[in-house]
Amino acid sequence: MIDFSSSKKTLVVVLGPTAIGKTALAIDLAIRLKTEIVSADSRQFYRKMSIGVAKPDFHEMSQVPHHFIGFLSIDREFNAGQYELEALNKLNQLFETHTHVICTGGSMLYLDALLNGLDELPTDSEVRKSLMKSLEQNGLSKLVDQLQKLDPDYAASSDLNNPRRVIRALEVCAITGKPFSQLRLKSKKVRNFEIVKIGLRSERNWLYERINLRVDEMMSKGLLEEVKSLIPFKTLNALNTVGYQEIFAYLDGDSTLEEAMDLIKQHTRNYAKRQMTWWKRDSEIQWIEADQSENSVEKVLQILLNHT
RNA sequence: GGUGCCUUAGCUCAGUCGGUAGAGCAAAGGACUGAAAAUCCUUGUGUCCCUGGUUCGAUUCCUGGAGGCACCA
Repeated sequence: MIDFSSSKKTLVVVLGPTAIGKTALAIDLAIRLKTEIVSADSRQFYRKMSIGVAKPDFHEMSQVPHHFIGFLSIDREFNAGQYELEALNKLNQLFETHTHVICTGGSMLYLDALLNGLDELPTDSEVRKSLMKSLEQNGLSKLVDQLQKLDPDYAASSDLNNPRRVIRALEVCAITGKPFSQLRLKSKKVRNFEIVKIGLRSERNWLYERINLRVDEMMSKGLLEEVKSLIPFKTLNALNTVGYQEIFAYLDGDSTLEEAMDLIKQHTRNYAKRQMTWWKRDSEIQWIEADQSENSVEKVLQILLNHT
């Protein structure tokens, strides 16, 4: 048994693209380190979404205490800033009794918020709603014009074809009366615990096959029924999610079930690719080949030993 | 068997009044500090089915063939 009792408080982050095996590794690690898991998966937060978001099942949940899984009602608005605060609180609490805590999940922005912190930028859903209304009525170009006046620096350097970016920048400008780019410092916050980032990666075909397989499994576990039960909520943001949108489309008669399944697989692959792109630039991640080793846990423990 | 239409990028198709070709989707690469499983950006050389002919030049016109679809027998 490896003795970690004298080591510093350490957050062990298990990250990587969807379906690569984060959940299983995190649970194995938590068992070995006798600790608990904090999820950073923005879709597993919601209570009634289970099969389609590959939530840990009952057996997995019962092996190790999990946090931030199924804690939100599907109609709750939630964002990365709130997650940063709440997850930090939870971590401080857990570090009172544990030297190590595991964090795992694939939501890139949420992980960034927790590990590096977000700048103190305000949000206001009323302001945002009126901006969205303006987008619908007057088109993006009007919003871009506004942004060029209010924050020419940001307008010059950002993606003006992306309505989300433009609206968020205008939202902050409107609330604060200051240019968004002046407030968005991208400063990195210092945490009162060590962070070790473990990245799972694999050959692309291996991952893509796992994704295809997992979607088939979701189907046999009853994904169709789960989605049907969520029809009343289909316009909520939580359900703007791969696995749900495609089946809603099928239920509306826009495709066959088989086509919907193929689309879920395709969109999941696209998502995995975006995740890999995001983490490629992070040089702090220590990568483990997910397709080669049955011994990932030992490798991580070794990394942790070297770290202390 | 006859007649008509079709055969162009991985898929669905557009097009070239004859000067070797382009969209959508897929795919790949990328961006991304409060909607993030979201949202957005970039990237298109392919025996233009095969064969012979006309032509300076054919994927485009003509002959023959192969495959597909439809209708008629």
